[in-house]
Amino acid sequence: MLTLTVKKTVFAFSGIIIALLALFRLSKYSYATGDISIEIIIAVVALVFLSIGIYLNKKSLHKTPFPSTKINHKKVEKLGISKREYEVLIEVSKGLSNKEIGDKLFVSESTVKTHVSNLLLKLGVKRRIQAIQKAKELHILST
Amino acid sequence: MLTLTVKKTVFAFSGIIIALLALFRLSKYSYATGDISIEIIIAVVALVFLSIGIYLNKKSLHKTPFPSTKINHKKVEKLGISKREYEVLIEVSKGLSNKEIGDKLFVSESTVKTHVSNLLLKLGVKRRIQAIQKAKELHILST
DNA sequence: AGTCATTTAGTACTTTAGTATGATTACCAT
DNA sequence: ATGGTAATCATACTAAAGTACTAAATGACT
Repeated sequence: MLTLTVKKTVFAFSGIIIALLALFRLSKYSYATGDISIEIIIAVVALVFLSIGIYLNKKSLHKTPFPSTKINHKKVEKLGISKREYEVLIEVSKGLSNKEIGDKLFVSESTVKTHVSNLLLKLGVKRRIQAIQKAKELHILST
Repeated sequence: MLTLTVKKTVFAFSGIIIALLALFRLSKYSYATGDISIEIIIAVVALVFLSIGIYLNKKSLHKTPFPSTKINHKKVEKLGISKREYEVLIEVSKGLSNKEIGDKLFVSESTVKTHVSNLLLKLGVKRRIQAIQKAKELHILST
């Protein structure tokens, strides 16, 4: 995956170098014959490489879908969600059962239930699935 | 929001024009004095505008997070998920209870349970939250 | 020292989810 | 017409999930 990206980058840069050389040739010829002014040549170069830049970036961003939304920790506080409750919320969002979360966080299932129940209350929802959705809407969980 | 984007675009283009003019001046002066060759000037222009292109595109893509993923209906068939089961899956992903889904689709809760149970089997998961996650991974549900 | 929030955990209970199985209807395809 | 699949629903059960308390230990803050 990473090697593929490297290969594509190499390929893209090769293309850039070739385009650059072609423009050199064109500019030399045009300037010698006096057909095209130097300003126009530079403008063309500028536009072409502007396009190449946009194209390259679009490709790279499509390959690596960047982190959609940043987690808003302030909103967590504002909702009165404690540190431990937030940890539980993250495990809930992974699809784990209360028992599994308890094992993972080294507490009893009973404790997890308490945390989840508090979370549902603070997020104003009835079920854990809705809690996940609400948390994502509020940007306190990554989508 | 949209007006802000327009303003930024206008601002960016103004910057481009100014940069272009500056490079014109530089090129004329340098060429006249014979300090810098025409190839280097063009190379600098190319690099600068390549950077501008990448920068501009990064900004614009951050503003408009593109359509995530298209739904793969073929994969639904391949998993043996029926039309009705798929409808139920969609409602499950909205965070509805079996009872609520039943009311929405005009069937009994019992029927919904049957569908959900079959879905869990076909998706190879144990809980409905995991079914949602799996379905999103398989691109049979929009993220 | 006393107050407050957090974390932990329990009991007891209700609700929702999920499994297993069987049965009916309907449609469609050979 | 008979076989296959999809959709419907029911019963009966087990397993999670969620609620409503109570309560104890901890640490921070004043």
